[in-house]
Amino acid sequence: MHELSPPPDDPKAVCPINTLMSVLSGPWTLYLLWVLSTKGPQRFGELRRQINGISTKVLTERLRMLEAEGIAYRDYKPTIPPEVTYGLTARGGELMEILDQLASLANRWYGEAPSNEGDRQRG
Amino acid sequence: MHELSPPPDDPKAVCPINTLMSVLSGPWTLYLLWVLSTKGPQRFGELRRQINGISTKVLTERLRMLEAEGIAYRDYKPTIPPEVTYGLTARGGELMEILDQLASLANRWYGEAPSNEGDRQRG
DNA sequence: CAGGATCCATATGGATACTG
DNA sequence: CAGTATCCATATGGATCCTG
Repeated sequence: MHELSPPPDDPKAVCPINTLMSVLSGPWTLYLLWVLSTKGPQRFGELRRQINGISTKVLTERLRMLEAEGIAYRDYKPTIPPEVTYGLTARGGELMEILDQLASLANRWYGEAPSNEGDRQRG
Repeated sequence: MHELSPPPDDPKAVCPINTLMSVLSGPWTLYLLWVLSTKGPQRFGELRRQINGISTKVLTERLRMLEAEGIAYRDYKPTIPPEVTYGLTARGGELMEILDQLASLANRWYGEAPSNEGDRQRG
């Protein structure tokens, strides 16, 4: 039985999987999740450097969204300068398991399978 | 081992899972997949009626995209009037299995679990 | 360091009208 | 019937500048 329920009233209305998908949809989000997942918890600046090309605006938006969904956590230490660390929550871990399946599927479909190679020299 | 590989050169460059996600991202796409998956192959007009509110433009775009990815097929019969039927391919089936997991996760997270109820009266 | 505020370019969806 | 073509409103990302 499929669990992709149709919208109650408004076709685009709040539907669990739509909510989840819209969180994952935007540019950078998957890459951000991948970084958090494989490289572990990191500070804002580190994330920005690893995700080369992302703007602080979008990085902040994505992190806030992931935090709001309980996928990532935010650890704020009000030192000077402040130290803010982000990482995946248990939910984030659950999600990554499924995303890995999706990635695995995508790799099979599209041929490229860097699964056991990690990142390239260019990364 | 996670399979969400980082982009080779351009951070937003072609990456299997990004490609796949961008296909699923837009409005209506998941709902369209859900309809095709649960209600079976259907003609263009039927789809439009079931997905209440979608424009022909977007419906066409989505179907073309799914077709291009091998997720859906298009069966065109040049009768008058023409009869075009869309349905999920084997790939589409594979994809739905994973999306179901995602939906199941989303339902657990967000509480709503219409999994054994199917659609509502409004659907 | 970790963002918030602002301005702008662009992509994309919605609505409508038209056609083989 | 199954689209295509067009115009428009809006959302969203990118770049830049500023600050506790």
